[in-house]
Amino acid sequence: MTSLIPNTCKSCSLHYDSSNFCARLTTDELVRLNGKSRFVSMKRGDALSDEALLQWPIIAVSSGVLSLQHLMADGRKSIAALYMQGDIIDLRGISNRNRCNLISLGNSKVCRLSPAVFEQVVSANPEALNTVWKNVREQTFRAIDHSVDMSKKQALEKLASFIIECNSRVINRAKKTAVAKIPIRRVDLAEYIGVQPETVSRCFRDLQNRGIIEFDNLSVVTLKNVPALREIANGDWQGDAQKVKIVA
Amino acid sequence: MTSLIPNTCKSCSLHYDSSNFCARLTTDELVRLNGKSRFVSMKRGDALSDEALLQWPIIAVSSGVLSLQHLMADGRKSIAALYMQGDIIDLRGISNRNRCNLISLGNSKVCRLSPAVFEQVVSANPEALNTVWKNVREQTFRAIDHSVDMSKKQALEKLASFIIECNSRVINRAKKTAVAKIPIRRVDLAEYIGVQPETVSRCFRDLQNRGIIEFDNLSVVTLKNVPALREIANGDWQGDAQKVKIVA
DNA sequence: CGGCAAGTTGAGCCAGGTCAACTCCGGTGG
DNA sequence: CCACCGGAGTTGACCTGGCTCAACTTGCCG
Repeated sequence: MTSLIPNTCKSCSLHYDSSNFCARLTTDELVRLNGKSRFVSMKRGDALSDEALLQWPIIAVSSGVLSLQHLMADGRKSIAALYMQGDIIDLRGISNRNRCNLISLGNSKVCRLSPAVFEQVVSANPEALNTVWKNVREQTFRAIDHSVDMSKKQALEKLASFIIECNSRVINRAKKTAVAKIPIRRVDLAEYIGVQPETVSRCFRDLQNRGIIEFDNLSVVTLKNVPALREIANGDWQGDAQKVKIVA
Repeated sequence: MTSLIPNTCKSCSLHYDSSNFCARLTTDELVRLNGKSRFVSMKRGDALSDEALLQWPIIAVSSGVLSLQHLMADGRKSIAALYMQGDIIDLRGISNRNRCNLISLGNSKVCRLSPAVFEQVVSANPEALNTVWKNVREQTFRAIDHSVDMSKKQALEKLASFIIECNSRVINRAKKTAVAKIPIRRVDLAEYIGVQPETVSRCFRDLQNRGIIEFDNLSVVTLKNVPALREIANGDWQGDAQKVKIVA
C-alpha cells in the first residue's frame, strides 16, 4: 500500500534538498512523476536538442551547470542563461522562438520531467506550484538583471557582477563566505557576460592587482574586499530622491 | 444573485481581449479581484516605487508601455524590460533584489491586483493559471533573448531586433503587416537596447539608406525588406550540424 | 614527461561613446 | 497668425574600451 521513494530520487538533490521542487511532493506524487521522467547524466558539451525539448520541455537540474545557448548566423554563439542545482527549466512554448540549445558546461545531472505529470502535480499541489513559480520568477529576474548588466556595463563591471552572482547563488545557500566558486570555464564565462576570453583574463588581473580578489585556483576566488567589488559591479543607485513622480 | 461585470473591467483590454488574464475569469472571480484591486492611469515618467511594489507586487498592463528601470550608482539608467498590453508583471520576491522602478513611458493604464485574491483565483482556476504562467514564461524568454541581443550584438543588429520585436509584439496580434510601431521615444529606445540616442539615430538612418525601412513618421516605420532586416537582426543559426553531442 | 587544451599577455585598430552644435516640431501667448 | 520656446531628435569630430590576431605560458591527463 505504501509507495516507496524511488532510488533515483533518494540520492537526488532535487528531493533531499528541502528548498527544491521534488521535496515538496508527496511520496505518491514523487513516484508518479519519477515513473514518467528520465534522469540523465551529461558531460561537457552534451546538448538537449530543441527537437527533444519540444517533447520534454521541462527539465530539473540536479547538479552541475547547464547553459541556454543561442547560435547566431555568423557562428558567434552566446550563452543566454545559466541553470544550476534546483532550477526548473520550463521551455514549453519555446517552439515559436529562436532556436536554442540547452548545453551542459561540465558534468551534470538533470531530470527530464514528464510535462503531463508535472502539470497534474502542480495544479494539485499548491506548495509545489509556489516553489516552481518562485523559481521561474527568480529566473526572470536573473535574466532581466543580466540584460541590464549586458546592456550598459563595461567589462570590469560585468565581471564583478558575475563574481557576486557566483558568490550568492550557490555557496551561500549553506554558509555566508567570502569565497566565490566560478563553476564554468573562462571561455564560457566570457560568452555569458558577452566579452572575449582575453578581456575576462585582463579584468580578473585588474581586480587582483587592486587587491579586491585573490585566486585560490582557477575556479575559486576569495573576495578580499566585497564592498569595493560591489561598487564596481555597480549595485543600483541607493541615492536620494529620483526625478520621477511616484504615483503610488 | 447574478454578479455584474464591473464597469472598470468592461472597458479594459485585459478583460475584453480574450487572450488576456481577466478574460479567463468567471464573473464572480472578476468581481472579487476587481473589488480589491486598483485601476490606475499613469503619464510619462510616473513610477510605481519599489515600496509600493512590495505591497502590490502584481500589476496587469491594460494599455500603454511600462518599463522596468535600473538606476546605477553613477546615474546611468537602463531599461531592463518593457511591458505592454496584457502583460502580468509579478514582482513578488523583488525585495531581495536590486532596486528598480516600474516607470511608465507614456500614457498608460494599469491594474494593481490584490496579491491575495490573485493567488486564490490562480490556484482555483487552472485556465487562468495557464494564461498567467504562459505570460510569465514569455517574459522570461523575452528577457533571455534580450540579454543575448545586448551581450554580443552590435548596435545595428540590436536595433533591427528591436524593430522586429515591435512588429511582432503588438501590431500583428490582429493582422500581419509590414509596419512596426515604435511605441517609445528614441531616448528610451536607446536605453532599452543599451546604446546612446545618437547611435540609434545613426543606425535608423543606415537602415533607411539601405532601403530596408522607411519612416512614415517618427514612430511608425514601414518594413520594406523584412528578410534583410531579419538577417541583420541575426536570427539564429539555422545552419547545419552543430558541433555538440545531442544526448536526447 | 610529453602533448594538448585552457588561459594569459601584447600590439594595433575600429565601433560606438562623448560632447557640442544644429534642426525639427508642437504648443503657447501676444 | 506668427514669434518664441523647449524638448526631442540628428549630425559631425574626436577619443577610448574592448575586439582581433598571434605568440606565449600554464595546467591537466595519460
